[in-house]
Amino acid sequence: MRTTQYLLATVKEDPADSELISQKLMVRAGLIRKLSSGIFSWLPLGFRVLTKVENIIRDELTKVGGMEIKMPNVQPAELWQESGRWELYGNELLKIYDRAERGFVFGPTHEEVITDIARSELRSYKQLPLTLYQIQTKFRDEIRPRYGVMRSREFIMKDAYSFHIDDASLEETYHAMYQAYCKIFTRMGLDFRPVEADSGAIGGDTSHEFQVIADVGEDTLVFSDKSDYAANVEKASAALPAALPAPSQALEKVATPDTKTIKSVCEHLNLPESKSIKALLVKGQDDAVVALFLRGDHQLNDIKAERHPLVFSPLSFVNEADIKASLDLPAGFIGPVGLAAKGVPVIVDRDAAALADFCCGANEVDQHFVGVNWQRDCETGEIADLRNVVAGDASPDGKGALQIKRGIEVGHIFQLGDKYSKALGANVLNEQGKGVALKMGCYGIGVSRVIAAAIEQHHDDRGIVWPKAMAPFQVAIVPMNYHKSQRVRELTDKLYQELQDAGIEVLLDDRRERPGVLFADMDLIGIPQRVVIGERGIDNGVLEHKLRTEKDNSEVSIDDIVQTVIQAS
RNA sequence: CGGGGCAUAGCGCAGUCUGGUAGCGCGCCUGCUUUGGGAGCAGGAUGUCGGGAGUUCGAAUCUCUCUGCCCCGACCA
Repeated sequence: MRTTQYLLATVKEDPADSELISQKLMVRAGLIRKLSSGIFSWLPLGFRVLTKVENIIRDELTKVGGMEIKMPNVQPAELWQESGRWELYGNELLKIYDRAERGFVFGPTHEEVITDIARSELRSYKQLPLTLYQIQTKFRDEIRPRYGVMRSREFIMKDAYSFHIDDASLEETYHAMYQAYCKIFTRMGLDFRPVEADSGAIGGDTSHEFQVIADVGEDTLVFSDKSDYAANVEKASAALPAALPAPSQALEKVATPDTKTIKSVCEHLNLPESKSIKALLVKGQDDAVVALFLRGDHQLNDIKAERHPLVFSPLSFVNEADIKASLDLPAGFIGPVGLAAKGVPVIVDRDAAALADFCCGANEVDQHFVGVNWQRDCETGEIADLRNVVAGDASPDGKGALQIKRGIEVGHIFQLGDKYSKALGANVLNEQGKGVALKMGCYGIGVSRVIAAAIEQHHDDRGIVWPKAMAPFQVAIVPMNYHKSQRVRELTDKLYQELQDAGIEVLLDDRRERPGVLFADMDLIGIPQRVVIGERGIDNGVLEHKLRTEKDNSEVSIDDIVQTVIQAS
């Protein structure tokens, strides 16, 4: 491709409405343009990258038996009513109506449609297992789209679905898919980690996320420094705390005026926050109020709390006025001593339950207890894991300490079980001739997001530095004085042809611009290799070959250049 | 959805407080010069100042209203 015939839509200045480096670079390099909030066009250069990513995915999924299909974007409301998600999915679901006022959705995901296909096409266990996938535009009406294509409303996703007669088969495919995902992201040249994940709204039991490690990532990841343990912080647990020590102090009530926060209480009492207990009052089942107790220095994990049977989901905190009105408890001074007598269910975090001689609110204004001990001074109630792990916690597998990093979720795989097949009645006959609900797995990759994630990991101050497998072109030819020098022009055209004949994707920058302009643009769009052709080199029988990842170039003889480029591709 | 900000040429911005004939840089077009890291000179084109309503002799500027976009919080590939 010649740049004079290509829409090379590079711009010098950062767009005003962008925040992230990847977002700025995608616009500046001419990969994308924003049409509306969270909605983007892909320009020729960006589309080439998109195609690269899609083809890597196709290749690896085909290897594990996936068959590509294409389901409709627009799906009838009836199907979503049948699964219950017409109501449950919420405002993220874009509902649209046709001329007859019939309801439809613009698909945010395709469990309903795929399950409909399964229930009408799959009859027998002999057809299983089966894996179908598609690469397609989705629409989720995000509350707040941001970060360019990283969190857009319209986005491109690969979604795969597998069908099984039993859990063992599901697990086998799940494992194969896990391996395929590792290969996909490795081929893309990404620094990624699979982590244990919460399965969230999509449902199911076992679930892993594939996270690209990046400081701008929206997810918090937890790793052991000595083992393979890795999990999303939503899911991560620390090792069990040590056994409860015996009490060594007597219970004592102390005045703590104007100390409604843990920080102020501990400063006032000269105690570390890790020796204090804080109370969080949340909505329970049947409008009850539930008290959660955590160590003062720990943070509540909302998802863990929501999962507790006593706690109402979604998690909602009880406000100060309601605490006062319904329970007559002073917010800021709530503690476990005597709370059970008031009929408030109590859930204590495992680490809070392992404290002896701690301090806590006395359920009276401006009063705290010190030297408090469970059992002796108050009931423990239920004990559960309620907190976010913190760096330095012991790994749950007993090997090493946990460390924390940020990640961008580019893939997520789930064992759904029979959630959708039961809801939609997708059954097959087993070997005994009995109808059983299909077991399903589902597997997503954010195709557009993975491109932004790759740029976050691979850029420098001059622009994008594409991993080879994602690059829109493998090599850029940059001739000096192409329009003036006959010798340069002839050699350039010859090399351009030879490289293309060798199957290399070449971008020839034949614009009538000064060299600085050409260099700057080729660096910005991040082509992995650059060949510079100039009079000086020709005199010496050499050309310049430079890798985008390297600072310096090397001289290669004209005869060897095609081979050099092929080897570096 | 709550809180905050912005909207002026293709892009990035000044001008708005204090009303008086629309500006700068980059980009774009023409010509000449230049040609190994975003060139120089000369000439040129491009604006419903986001939309609507109002105040005023006069509105980019003041008032009201609508819309769009961005940022901070709860969701997800």
